[in-house]
Amino acid sequence: MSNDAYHHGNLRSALIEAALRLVERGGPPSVSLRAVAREVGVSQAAPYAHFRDKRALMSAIAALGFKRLRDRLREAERAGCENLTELGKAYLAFARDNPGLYGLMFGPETEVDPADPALAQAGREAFAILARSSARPGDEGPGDPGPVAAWALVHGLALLSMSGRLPVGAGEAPDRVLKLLQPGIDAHRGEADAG
Amino acid sequence: MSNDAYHHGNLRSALIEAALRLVERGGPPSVSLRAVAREVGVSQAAPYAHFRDKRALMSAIAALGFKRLRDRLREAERAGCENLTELGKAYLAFARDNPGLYGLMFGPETEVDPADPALAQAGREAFAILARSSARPGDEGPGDPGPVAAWALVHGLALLSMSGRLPVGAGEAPDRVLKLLQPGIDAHRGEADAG
DNA sequence: TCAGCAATCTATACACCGTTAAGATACGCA
DNA sequence: TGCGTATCTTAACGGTGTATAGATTGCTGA
Repeated sequence: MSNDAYHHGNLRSALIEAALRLVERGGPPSVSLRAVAREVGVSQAAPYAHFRDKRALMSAIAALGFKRLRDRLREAERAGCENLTELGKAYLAFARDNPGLYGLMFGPETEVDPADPALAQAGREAFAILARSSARPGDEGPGDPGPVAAWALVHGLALLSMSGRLPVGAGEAPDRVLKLLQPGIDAHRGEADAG
Repeated sequence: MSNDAYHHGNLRSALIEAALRLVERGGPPSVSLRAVAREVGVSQAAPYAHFRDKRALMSAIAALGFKRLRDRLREAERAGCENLTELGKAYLAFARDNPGLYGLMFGPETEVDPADPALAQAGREAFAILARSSARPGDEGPGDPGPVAAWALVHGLALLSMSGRLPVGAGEAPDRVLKLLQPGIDAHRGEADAG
């Protein structure tokens, strides 16, 4: 094991960690491939031995973000959170605690490659947990509007509150907002037998 | 009036139009100050006589986008759309028809300055219309969760469907998703007298 | 009418970015 | 031990936002 100039040893994960650190403070626009390389103490072209693109690196840390979100939702589930209102609070807490990372996870295709397998898989897993809280039992199909509504509401709430575009004071009571979707979800689940 | 090299005559609006054209196809990342200047046939530093920043130009076209959204919602309102489900469809239609512009309107602070007066004002006006469809009568305060829920749902739905992160087929029936919020809104409005 | 001022626009330069190509280095396996 | 290959460095290209200095023009007031 040599920590000298050549053969860093674990550059790939070091780059991911550094990129995570940079995106944490300053958000996606503050993370440049050169800055990441500089942070690790390596030349500007070194990352290209481990990532085809800047997008590939960004997709990697976005996938990591989705895994963290999934774990957070799992914890909440294990702690007793079942309905959308409670799980949604956990979701919003994650977005509040990791605004830069969250912004990257749902960033445009120029920053992140939605077709990246690891990223897509991690995203699906996180979505699945949220979906359970609002899906019509027995209907797990993509046509079920419950999970989509839940995710859209929670995602929109996260983005709006993060960008400060919400009326003052509105961000302080997200549960009151989340609860407004609950009756619709409940009625929707009740249709299971009739439909 | 001379259209020769100097004194374009109406550079400011020409720049805005060109930037709008660029953001329309290709989205925010495809609009560079130099490309805009090139499109208008002017030097790369010319825009700085009319906009302090790139952000100032971006904020100007974002404000224009909010005005268009407001007009679209007003039209829908005049055409009889009253409840959230119907107005939400008009909102989603705007996002679908102007994906690049919509992405800029809610872009991060590095692309757009949320404190820009014209932008903030235009945003408020658009929000106000959507809010009417879900506000508790008499309670127009910022603490009313109805309008926030409506906007968040509709905004999240727009972003998720645009980024292709929605389960297949889910984007084809946005009204089914919007309708899930309706019972909560109705119950919420019913509380007006009791609360 | 004309001098001068302010607004507008050009030319140039700087630092940064993503990406590529060519070459140096070191590890792992024959 | 020698060689192939993965890894990393150096250098370069074209692109970006932005600052500065200077050229050009229209407007204003005498």
